[in-house]
Amino acid sequence: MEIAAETRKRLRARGLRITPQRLLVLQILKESGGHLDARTIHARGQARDPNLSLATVYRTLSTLKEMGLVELCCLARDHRQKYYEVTGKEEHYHFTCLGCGRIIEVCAPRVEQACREVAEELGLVLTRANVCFEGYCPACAARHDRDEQGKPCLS
Amino acid sequence: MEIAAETRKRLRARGLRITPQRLLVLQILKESGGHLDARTIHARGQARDPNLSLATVYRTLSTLKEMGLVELCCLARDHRQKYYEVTGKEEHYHFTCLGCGRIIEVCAPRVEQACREVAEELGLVLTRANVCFEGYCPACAARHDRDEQGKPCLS
DNA sequence: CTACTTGCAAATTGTTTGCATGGAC
DNA sequence: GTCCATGCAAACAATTTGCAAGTAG
Repeated sequence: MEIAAETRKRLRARGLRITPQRLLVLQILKESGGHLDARTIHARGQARDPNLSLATVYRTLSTLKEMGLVELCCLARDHRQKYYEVTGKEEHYHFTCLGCGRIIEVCAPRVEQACREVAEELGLVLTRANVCFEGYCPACAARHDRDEQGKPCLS
Repeated sequence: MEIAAETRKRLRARGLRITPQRLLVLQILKESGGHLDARTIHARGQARDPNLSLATVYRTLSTLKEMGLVELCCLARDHRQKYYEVTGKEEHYHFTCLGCGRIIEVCAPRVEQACREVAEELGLVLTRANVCFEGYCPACAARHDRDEQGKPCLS
């Protein structure tokens, strides 16, 4: 796969170099569904470049974030580590299933709109509104219901 | 000031003891506007009990959280450390001013409602939706505007 | 060649834990 | 007196940084 010329241009514009490590981190983020933490990126990266160091992953993520190529995403549960995803997707939020841990992306223009309105009414200049949803996905909710009815799964 | 009998009851109900340290941490959280991190609570606590240890603050916060007496609040910027506030306030979110760092509490039933609707449409059982607002408070926005117009403050 | 980058290891920061002593009930 | 709690220090986990060696342009 090819790295967008756009990316190269942006890097060069800041006097930054196009290194294999930077391309690798970016590619991993693009290929994945997103929501990767540094440790995971490092692990996947090492599959292709065994010398890739964790420090470089951190430095690269920081660089890419400053350039606006990747951004932090905030998941409901884990506020201990940072998760990243590439920018450019449609604005969305994240729903974390407390049952299976799955992350579901949620588009909610209505929520977005409500946030903007509320901020404006208060005279606040809104730069960003992040919403973290937490709960149970359809599958886990169904399982939970069965259990509630006194018919626990045999597993 | 008096610690609610309710609190004592809840602690006792779990076989937990009512120690001066626990009461102190809880009182500090109640007196403050909220959004305190462990370090700050520890610092304030030491003013009244110089022997109060940071470890105890952490353990106490964890205990109080399990009991539902305090809860984490998520602020837009700092996902590195945890901030706490007492439970029981009306549901609200937090707006962090990027200019002065001030935290403003925002009640937004409309946002809440929109979150619930979106979740329901997707078949998700919503346990919690946390919204973090980030931007500029009226004062900082005004200052920013002045600067934009080429009239920077002399200060 | 020059200066930005990397890898490695050590340093930081926020939080947790093991253990012996102390204290609530 | 019995256990739960505390204080202290060491342990942890995520992230950052100093520095000498490596490399993109």
